[in-house]
Amino acid sequence: MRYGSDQKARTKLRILGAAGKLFREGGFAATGVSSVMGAAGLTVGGFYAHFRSKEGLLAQALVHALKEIDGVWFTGLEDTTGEPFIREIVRRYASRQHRDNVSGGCPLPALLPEIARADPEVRDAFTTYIDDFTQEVSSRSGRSQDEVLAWTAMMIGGLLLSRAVSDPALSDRILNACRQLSKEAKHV
Amino acid sequence: MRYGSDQKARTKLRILGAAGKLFREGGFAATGVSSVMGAAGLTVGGFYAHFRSKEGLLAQALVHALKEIDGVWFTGLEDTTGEPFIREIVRRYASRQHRDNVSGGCPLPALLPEIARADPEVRDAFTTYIDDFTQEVSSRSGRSQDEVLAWTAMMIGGLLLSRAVSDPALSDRILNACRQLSKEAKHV
DNA sequence: TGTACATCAGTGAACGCGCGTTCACTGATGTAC
DNA sequence: TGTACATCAGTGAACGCGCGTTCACTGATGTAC
Repeated sequence: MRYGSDQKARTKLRILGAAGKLFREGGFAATGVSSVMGAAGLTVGGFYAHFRSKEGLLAQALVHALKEIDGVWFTGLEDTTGEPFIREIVRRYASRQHRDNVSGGCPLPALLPEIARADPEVRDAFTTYIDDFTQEVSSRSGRSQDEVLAWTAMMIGGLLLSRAVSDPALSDRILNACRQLSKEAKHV
Repeated sequence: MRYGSDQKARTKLRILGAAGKLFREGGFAATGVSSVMGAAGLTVGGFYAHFRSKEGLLAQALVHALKEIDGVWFTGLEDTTGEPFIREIVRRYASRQHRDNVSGGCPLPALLPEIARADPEVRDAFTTYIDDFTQEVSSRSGRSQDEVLAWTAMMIGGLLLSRAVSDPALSDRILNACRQLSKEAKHV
């Protein structure tokens, strides 16, 4: 089974996609390697031809998912800057659609505690992403990097709270409150 | 081994304390029942005399940890209200000491994604806590419940980010940014 | 063009291990008389 | 006060199971001549 030059790369992307979804849905620790391979249409034995270990998969699946989701946040905003830019990002992030789309949403609300416990490979990848994201949003919105960091924290925390709460009304209310505060406090 | 009336209750508290610490440190899914019992100085077989299941333990350990940590936030602030009150809560929560004290800190940054995936027993307990906390802080600080929810989201998200990031300077910066924003934006 | 060989992505069974849960048992304590 | 009995919190071995990882193998493809 020796493929054309990029067949293996495409298989790996399928594994990364499946892992990203399953890790977000069920958490990293609770998701088995064989579930991931099964979801990618493969058997478990082939896993180690692509990844050093389960934790190595986490690092790469995280990067993959973050790249994918960045597209979602920034799509259609190529020519938008300043206040409207940040307003739209917040509207997309702290939304009911995003809350209800765990497996296709931002991997951070689903995985941050496990990232915090993971080894340097994973944490470094995440740190690089946060750095890049902060710089990008700061320069395009005109807000300071510190402000972007703090609002990002609110978005992630708000999504987490809204997902964990069992009362749908309170869940909506949390998202609204986050959107609202970031609007009202825009001229700090 | 039949004890005085409250010996069993004290043993249970020991299990809850151990579970709270270990779950925060290692996550719920990655922490075994026998580790918890071992940390409480017991053997695994006795577990089911106290809890219906591992998930039942999560519900009770979460409630236990939240009650304990509430004491920390509010201690010494019995006569403080308004802006100084919320300022002090934020100072305590978004602090380096709290960030570095995972096993003794707020269980939410460590466990929220797993709470979100847990069954209703766990999520209901969490929801009740958030309701109570929001009302308490709102009435004592004079800020609206919506504002309290949004700032709470920022605190939790900020602590999570600061723990996950592998660059210590960036980690401190995130905490600073959260404290700063909640200060500057106080009159919304 | 046709054939023999080398490659290697993916298979599937197996490895030791720790998981959550069950259960027959122990032995310290409280109660009855 | 002393003795026989009942209780039940906690023990420790065992249950079936799925985990992460390894490995001998397969068979489709590319290369050499």
